[in-house]
Amino acid sequence: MFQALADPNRRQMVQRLCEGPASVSELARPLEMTLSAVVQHLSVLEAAGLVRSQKIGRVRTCRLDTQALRAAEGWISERRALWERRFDRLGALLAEQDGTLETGEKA
Amino acid sequence: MFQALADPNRRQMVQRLCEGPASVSELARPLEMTLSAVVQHLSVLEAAGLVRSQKIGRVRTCRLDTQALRAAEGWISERRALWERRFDRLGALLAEQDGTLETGEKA
DNA sequence: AAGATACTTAAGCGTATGCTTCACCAACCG
DNA sequence: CGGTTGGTGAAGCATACGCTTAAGTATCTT
Repeated sequence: MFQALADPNRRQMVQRLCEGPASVSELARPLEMTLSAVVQHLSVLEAAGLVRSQKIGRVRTCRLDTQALRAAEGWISERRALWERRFDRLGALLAEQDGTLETGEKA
Repeated sequence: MFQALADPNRRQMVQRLCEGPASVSELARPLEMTLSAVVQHLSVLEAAGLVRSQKIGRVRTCRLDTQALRAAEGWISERRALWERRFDRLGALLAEQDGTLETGEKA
């Protein structure tokens, strides 16, 4: 998942797919690399669940699948929230001690 | 950034750091690898802005920096929103057409 | 049917990544 | 003081990654 988003070219492909479905060669056009390379990137994105695609005739049309994006976003925000809550508690604890100055709480 | 989060060991370190600051060897303990390897991972996380650390005496204490996490989260949610807005518009468009014509559509 | 188009697959290659070992320094501890 | 603890840095190595070329298949187009 994060692995898939780690590559700038792949992120650019995701970016493009945000604006709507695209064929493989459409995805390839702005990227300075072979169609072959693009297909390989695509299969990484697809394996990560970020993209789904179907072939009609000889053209494969790709579209974003936001569920994976949602999962990644969730992972991050969960951790961020965890840390920030901890941070807030610490702040509160310090403020408390600053005022009353008594029993020591253990972490 | 995503590169840094791409490695499972690094994610585990981030996970640990969510629960509070830790020294390098504390971070290393649950991971089955050398201290050396852990330090290398740490420097990746630090270069990505995910972690900050300071050395006191001979122990380096590491803490999470949520700003980078926030940025990653923002990137994802921005793109997801972009796509989902598009998706909704498409749905509206289809619903609109649904009223006006009724020919056999392909599944 | 001939040719172009849109991929697809496999092989190969250079570089980056993740890891280990080894040598080393700087604090703390008795 | 010497020894242990906590971390650092460089070198080396195996594997993974990103890419290319080349050869092939299936689908339009004319």
